[in-house]
Amino acid sequence: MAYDPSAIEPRWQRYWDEHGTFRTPDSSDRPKYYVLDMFPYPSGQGLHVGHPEGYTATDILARYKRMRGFNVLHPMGWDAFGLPAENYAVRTGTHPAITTRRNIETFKRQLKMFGFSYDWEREIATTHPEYYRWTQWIFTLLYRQGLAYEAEVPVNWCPELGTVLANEEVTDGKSEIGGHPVIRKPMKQWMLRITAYAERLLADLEGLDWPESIKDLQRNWIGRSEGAEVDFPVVGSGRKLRIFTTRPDTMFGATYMVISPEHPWVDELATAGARQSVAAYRAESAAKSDRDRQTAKEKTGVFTGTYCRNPANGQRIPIWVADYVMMGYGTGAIMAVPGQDERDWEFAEVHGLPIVRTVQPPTDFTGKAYVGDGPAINSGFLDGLGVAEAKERMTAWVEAQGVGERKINYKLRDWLFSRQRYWGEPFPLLKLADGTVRVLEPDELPLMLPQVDTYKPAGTGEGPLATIADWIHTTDPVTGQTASRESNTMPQWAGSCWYYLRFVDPRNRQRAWDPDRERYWLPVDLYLGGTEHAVLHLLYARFWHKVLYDLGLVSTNEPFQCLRNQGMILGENGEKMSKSRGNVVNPDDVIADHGADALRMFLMFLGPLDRDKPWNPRGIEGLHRFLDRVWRLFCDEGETLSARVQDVAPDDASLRALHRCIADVTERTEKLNFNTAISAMMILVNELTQRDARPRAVLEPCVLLLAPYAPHLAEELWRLLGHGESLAYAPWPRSDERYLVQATVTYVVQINGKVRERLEAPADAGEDEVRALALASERVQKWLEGKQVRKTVFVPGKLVGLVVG
RNA sequence: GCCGGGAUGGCGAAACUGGUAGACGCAGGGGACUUAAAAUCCCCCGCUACGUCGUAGCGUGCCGGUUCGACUCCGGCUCCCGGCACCA
Repeated sequence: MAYDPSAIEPRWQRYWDEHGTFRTPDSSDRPKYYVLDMFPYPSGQGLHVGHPEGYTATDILARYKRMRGFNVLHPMGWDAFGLPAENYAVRTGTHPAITTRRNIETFKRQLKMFGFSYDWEREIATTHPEYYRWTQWIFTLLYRQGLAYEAEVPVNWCPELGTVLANEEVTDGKSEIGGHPVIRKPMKQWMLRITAYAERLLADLEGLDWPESIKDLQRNWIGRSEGAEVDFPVVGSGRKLRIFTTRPDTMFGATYMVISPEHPWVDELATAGARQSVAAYRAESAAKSDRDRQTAKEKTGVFTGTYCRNPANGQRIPIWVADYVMMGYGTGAIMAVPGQDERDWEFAEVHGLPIVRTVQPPTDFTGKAYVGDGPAINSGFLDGLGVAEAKERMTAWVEAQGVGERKINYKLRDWLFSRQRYWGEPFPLLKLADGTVRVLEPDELPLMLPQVDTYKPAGTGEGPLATIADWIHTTDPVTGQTASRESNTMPQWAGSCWYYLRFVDPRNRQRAWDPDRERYWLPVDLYLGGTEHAVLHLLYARFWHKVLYDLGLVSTNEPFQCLRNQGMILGENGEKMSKSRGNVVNPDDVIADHGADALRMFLMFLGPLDRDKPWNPRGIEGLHRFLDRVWRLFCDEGETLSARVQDVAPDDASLRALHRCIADVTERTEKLNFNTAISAMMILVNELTQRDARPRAVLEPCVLLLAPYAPHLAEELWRLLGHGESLAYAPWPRSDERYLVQATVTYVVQINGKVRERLEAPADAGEDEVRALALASERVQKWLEGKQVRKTVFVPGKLVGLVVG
């Protein structure tokens, strides 16, 4: 009987389903382990081999942890709201719910073919009303906490398409679809006040077991900077222009001011003579996209005709308008210090403004603006102080004078939470006739998505929901007022912000989750996904989680204790897999040819989990061959076990190989070093293949080691060995120290650092003994001829080094 | 420009805290079995030179340093990938 995955695999998949093998109890004496994949968006393309890489990794860990005695929560669901289904609906008129259901079926069928040990009874979809009901509920919590508000903010408006686009849909100022121009247009939008949590989102990264690079991405995104806000009195008016600076120490060098073209005081500050040029400049920069502004070669700007007084030295300095200052950061106004700021220097050069150095550059400094450390100069009471000290002194002075205060700023902006879309969660609120907003009570949820005739945008910048008058306009049953609903829907991020919580209690109809279950399962012990979600998803989910924590609704401060990234599986040509590149590999085909077990193992064998790796069509054959070899260890021609598999005492060499393998596979699986765990198994199988005797005491642990990696084959072999039950909960083999220690070891002899000889020595030999052996070697003596040994280096079990001269 | 990550045979890769570079696999070569092929099993496989086993030299992107000894540590570069980008 030959190894036939196409027969074995569906049989075991059916077995697991029928026996509920992976159904997870919600309480248990066992320690818990929550291992979670970033759930997928079920696209119409189906899976390519890249998707299951991470899922295989988590599945190996889930299966391994079960065998180690953990109660494992390993669920899967669907992040199913989103644009592709909606765009498809616009083209074809098919309701996104239908497309979504169809895509989910395909994804699920494909995932099942891999034999992943998900508890499918916990499957959820963000688009299901019983799910988004609670997404809406969380929004009402945010609203009541004052963390959701409406504001006029610029959005990506595409006149040609008659719609607003998400940032992802805009490249180089053109729409992704059709390449039409996109402009910024202010519209009323719901915002979430994530900035209120900036400090905690930053500080709490410290305690997380995440890749340092991901933490860095989040730190940079949050962009904390310390400095001061200072008021500069406007000459000839009672007003004070407030600026933010991280370099208060350089204030004596502030030779002019700049305000952003969007600054509310632009009109007012422009004198009669300057009014026209200022207005023209403002119109000009409004027409520029963000991108144009950034790529401009030369810094532009115009003088307002008005002056400020520098509080540090009382000097009168001009106020300019320039678009290198952004309204969205700080106060939208700066003090320009060309001596210590490259941008200000550049601007000062172009517009002939004075430059004063207030930090002494080193003597060999040849550049323009000097941003490094050095003693303060031309700075009155700060002269001679280093940058840090001068900052501190100046900030204290500013506060003492009452002209400003210490201030911390963040790059992080509030989260634009509205989408002009159909296929998303409707906002659970009513805008009442009296101008107030009433968020819906839990028993009024879910606010269902209504049926629409067309999925096309309204053309006014509003989403398709705006066109359904009888849904938009309603009467509030509570207050009796006429009311209107929000025509925007929530972004796709919303549903993925809390799905890990719903998995602990996915069928609860009374509440979003049961507190006891949450306390039992949270936090997630291993969260695995791609780096593309390094910032947005992970930051948004952490934000919601902290709000829930503050409300006492979750018991942990952070949702994901341990995070790891999987790399990408690239096409054969080393490029990203995509339909347009024609290098997509379909797992259905690979499984048909080689089986799911071979594919799982190959995906893991390709290289380290977190690296990008190109697909190699020949490589899969190697893993198929390996599993074939495993099979032949157990079975030859017959329908049953080979006669060579016997209850005999194993020989020493087999036991050594086995225990070495147990130790290696265990350690490497724990560390997620799956590629080297697999090579450890290959070494064992190669060793056993060469032997005639197949002692059961060696083969059984061997099957268990393989089980997390190639579960179908392992189950089948386990059955052939006479076991009546699945091995999913069989105890993981333990390695025995006795078989790991060697009687003799190979020593290398280095002479002046170069390997000149290898020799066997007893494992417990001491330095003198090994050195004597080395010196006795003919080859070593040849290298020592006419020289003296000046020093000996001894590394137990490894090497003797002789330094001669 | 700034912040990450990477570079090791023909290819994917391994090497725990400085101590045998290339485990394991792919591709390639040779042999056994076979009428033959496939499959399987065994052996070889970094480069160069002399060459029979072998011996020596070189070799982990580049240049330099520390060390008896460096893929590993330090300084300076090059190229590739990802992220951010006039954030004051």
